[in-house]
Amino acid sequence: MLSNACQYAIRAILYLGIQTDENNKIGVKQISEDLETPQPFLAKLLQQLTKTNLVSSTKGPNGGFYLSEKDTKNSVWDVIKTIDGTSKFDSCFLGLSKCTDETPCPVHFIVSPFKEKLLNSFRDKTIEQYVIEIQQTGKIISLKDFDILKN
Amino acid sequence: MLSNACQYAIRAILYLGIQTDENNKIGVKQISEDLETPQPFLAKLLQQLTKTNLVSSTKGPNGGFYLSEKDTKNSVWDVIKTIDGTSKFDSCFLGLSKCTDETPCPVHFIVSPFKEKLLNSFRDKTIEQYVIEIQQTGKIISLKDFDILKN
DNA sequence: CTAAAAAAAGATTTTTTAGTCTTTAAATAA
DNA sequence: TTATTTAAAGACTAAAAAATCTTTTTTTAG
Ligand code: FES
Ligand code: FES
Repeated sequence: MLSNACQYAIRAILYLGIQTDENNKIGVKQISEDLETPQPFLAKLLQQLTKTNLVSSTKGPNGGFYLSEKDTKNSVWDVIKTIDGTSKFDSCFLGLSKCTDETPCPVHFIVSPFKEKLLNSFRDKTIEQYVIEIQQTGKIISLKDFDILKN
Repeated sequence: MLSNACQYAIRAILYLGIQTDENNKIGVKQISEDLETPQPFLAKLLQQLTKTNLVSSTKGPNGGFYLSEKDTKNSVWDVIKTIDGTSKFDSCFLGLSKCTDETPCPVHFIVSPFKEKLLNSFRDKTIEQYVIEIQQTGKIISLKDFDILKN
């Protein structure tokens, strides 16, 4: 459904929400190890997210990536928009040119409510809220049994 | 969500359900024109669907592709399984290795119910049922305003 | 029996997505 | 001030998906 790039990006931003703030930055090397994503590829993605102000970064010793207070107010939807664009959520499941209730394809009324609700969920919930939920319920963000609640 | 290949395949099988039977076969050229899909690519897909017994075909003059009575009893899910495989419906939205209620990623409980219900819809409805619904409600199967209820 | 029509098979090309590598710029600690 | 650390930038390569082209086989109408 989402591209690899977008999946990595979402996991990374949630990771940053959990692990970092202005005084606790983490380098791309560690992030990609913890999340088990290809390092240079993730670096590109983080650069992109930095350029669109979804994550923050500083260079040099003790530098790295982090989420500022403000950054945590963004949504997963913001990440999806930046990396994959909106098309997957507003285009027809069967690839037809228009996806509206007036020009429904044979699966439109099956698929459409899902897309709608999914989009709302991703748009209305902040990274901060996700982070709280992850910390309280111990949800998983990495491929291996990386316990998000360690340290 | 689905690959181009799979979208074309689903549209094609519904088209065949509407337009063809044992005595009314249609060649790939016409099908691809009506559905506005790349011709040789669609040909490949129809071959694949023929090999897995989801559509029928005969060679030679007046030959072409068609759905037999039996073929219409298959489901859209059968097509998806053949062309794209099941992974999109049973793997994690964030690309983690396991997608279960016991090992949920941060979006699992948002996404999972959708996938489940969507899968059921595609699995429990036959091509035949889709065709009836399309004919009754005039749903769209092509990019342009190809009126499925013509002829 | 032959020519034409159509699918089948499979090799090839193009485009997109994924991923890597190398160089440059900034920050900071010593 | 200088060496080191880290992100930024951009060129590059690899793999997968999408699409095309070419040849072969089957069918059947004449
Ligand atoms: S028209 Fe196909 S999903 Fe809406
Ligand atoms: S674990 Fe991620 S969607 Fe189920």
